[in-house]
Amino acid sequence: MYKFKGKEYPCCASLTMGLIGGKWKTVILFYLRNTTLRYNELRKKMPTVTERTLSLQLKALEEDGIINRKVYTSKPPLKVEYSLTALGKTLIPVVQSIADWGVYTVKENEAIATKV
Amino acid sequence: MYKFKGKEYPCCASLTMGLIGGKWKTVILFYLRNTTLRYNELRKKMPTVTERTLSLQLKALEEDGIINRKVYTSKPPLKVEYSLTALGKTLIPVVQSIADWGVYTVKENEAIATKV
DNA sequence: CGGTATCCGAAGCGATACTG
DNA sequence: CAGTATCGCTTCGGATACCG
Repeated sequence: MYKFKGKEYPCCASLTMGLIGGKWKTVILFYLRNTTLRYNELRKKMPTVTERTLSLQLKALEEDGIINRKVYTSKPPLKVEYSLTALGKTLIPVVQSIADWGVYTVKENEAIATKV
Repeated sequence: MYKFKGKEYPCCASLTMGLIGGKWKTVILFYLRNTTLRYNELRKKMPTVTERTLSLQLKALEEDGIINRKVYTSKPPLKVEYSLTALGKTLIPVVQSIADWGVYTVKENEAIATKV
């Protein structure tokens, strides 16, 4: 049994998945893996996510200590930047491995997988 | 846009997560990564999953071509073994990376994470 | 032994409209 | 610009009982 921030997981793998699982978290981390991005920059890179969902996932990642949220202005228009924390940076090899497998699989199995 | 078995994913990372995401799939793959296991052997390694959920997750992994299901008997008591397919074996580094991060994080952050 | 059937609550996720 | 509010659908996963 593993514990992280009060939550319990039955296996070392499920601990990781508890933090980066779900439909969008790895995508966010993939785009933040080597840069800092503003909210709207992330949205443009992920055109099919809704504002609400992106907002919720960013908040969850922030609460788990994986990303930083930095606000630069006090009045609208706001400027908010997201980046990886030190803990988040340790996830880069994991996210890269996940992304690489997607690319690899599409290349090796063109009969069942394609890049559109 | 990426396609795999008819499903569409907006990013190479989400393709992978579509196949191994969810609460239990990576745990199953973790235990199958270097061996073949029977249904009940998996259950014993994952005591907190219900029969129904384990069964559904195994079926989903089988349909995606990640694991093999081999039946050895025709009458009860049945003997069924699960193992990785060739495609499933290509996921081993990914699963290992996910599992390793869980172990690493528990070791490096004992204040917020522990192995019970 | 290796599952299914049924039922159910919780969570995930989306669409749209609105706001400081 | 960077979000929230509201609403509702859909999926996930759990509990229990039953079956070939």
